[in-house]
Amino acid sequence: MARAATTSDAFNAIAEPQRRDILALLRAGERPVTDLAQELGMSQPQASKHLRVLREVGLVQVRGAGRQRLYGLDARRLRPVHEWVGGFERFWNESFDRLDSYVQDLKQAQQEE
Amino acid sequence: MARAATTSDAFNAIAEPQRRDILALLRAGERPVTDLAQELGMSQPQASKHLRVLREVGLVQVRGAGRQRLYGLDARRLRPVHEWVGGFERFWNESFDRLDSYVQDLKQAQQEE
DNA sequence: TTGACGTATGCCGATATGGGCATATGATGT
DNA sequence: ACATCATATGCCCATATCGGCATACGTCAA
Repeated sequence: MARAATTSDAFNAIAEPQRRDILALLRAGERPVTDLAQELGMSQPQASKHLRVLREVGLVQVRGAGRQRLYGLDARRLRPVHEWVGGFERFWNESFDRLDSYVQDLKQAQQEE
Repeated sequence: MARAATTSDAFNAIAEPQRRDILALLRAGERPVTDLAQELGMSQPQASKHLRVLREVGLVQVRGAGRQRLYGLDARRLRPVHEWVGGFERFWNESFDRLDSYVQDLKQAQQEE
């Protein structure tokens, strides 16, 4: 069944590096498509496609301005992501000396074989 | 060129819901494959495959324990993810009244046409 | 209207994905 | 050596992905 549609949730949307770049750029403010494409070194169609995904998951809002379409950040859907990942915070802070030393032991054991 | 290999980074690894479930379960401690598979209602091969991905991106560590293989969480690679997403925090807190009201205006404008 | 600009879409190709299934591999106990 | 339990792999399928390219669409100016 292949991967869940990229368009389904924020986790999938930000799995793509170029889309992360777009979002990062948009923190500076709204931008037209061509602008983004150029700045990120991608073709205009590619930019449009990525923006479409971002729009569909609600990470971005569009606004028509003359012949241009200004895309703006809508980060609200990133909050659940942040919270989910944050649920692991204590695991990368606390108690990884244990894991680390365990991994070290493992490596040593392997070398000694 | 299709999507960047799922195996390439944590962002891709956690884009898959089942893998997120696995990681969440592992917060409770190490677990053998079959255990995880059963608890999450997936086949053993599927569990093994997801675990492989997680292992390859370094989100999980394995340890042989008799005939079993105990998988344990290694959340360190989630930290960069958390930080990247955290970079948008002010955008989902501050200044979204603006966006909200803007969106409202938009909808109204469309209805009135 | 016509043309120019900005953007979205459709189609194609190459590749990656996740799931099912059968089976190979590994370790254990007899 | 052998049967058994626990996992990992390989193969196949259906589908989704991203990229390139051509082109349709929408808006504005002359």
